Amino acid sequence: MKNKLKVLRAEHDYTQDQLAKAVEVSRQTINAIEKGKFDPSLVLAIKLARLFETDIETIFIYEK
Amino acid sequence: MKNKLKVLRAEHDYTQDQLAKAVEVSRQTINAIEKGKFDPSLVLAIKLARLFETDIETIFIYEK
DNA sequence: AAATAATGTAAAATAAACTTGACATTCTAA
DNA sequence: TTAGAATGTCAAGTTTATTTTACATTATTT
Repeated sequence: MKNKLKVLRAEHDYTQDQLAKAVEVSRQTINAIEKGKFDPSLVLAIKLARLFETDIETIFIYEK
Repeated sequence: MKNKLKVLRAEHDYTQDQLAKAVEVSRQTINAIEKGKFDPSLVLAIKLARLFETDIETIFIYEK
């Protein structure tokens, strides 16, 4: 699964740490997701989508 | 987190087993999600949304 | 150039998602 | 009214998401 987190974070001028706090996870979790080490939970994906005012599938791109 | 899986499944006339196979998880996983025992992974949520031709947050309702 | 901020990464631990197998209950049809 | 189908549930095990701690590297300021 690919994602646009890093870009969205840049657009909104957040550091990984700020974003982590905004969605209540650790900075390492944000980093790992950006780096594609794992996918977020559904709850985290929803929080991120709401924060960036977009929908989940705009941020997280899953193909087949 | 609440969800409308059971209703969507009824509308589309799927058994839990058929739905499980369609999204490639076990029947128990579908049952557990319907019963609110845990939330699906992001990938599973995406598969379900695509199958039912709707978006994730229409199926899975997270508040707060 | 030195200090500080931001990012990358890793190990160990915990929690949550998911599997398989098995059995019990409920619903539906013959 | 019994058989088969669908659903509910449980235990034990595996995998994946996430945490904490800690340190190394890369950017950005001063």
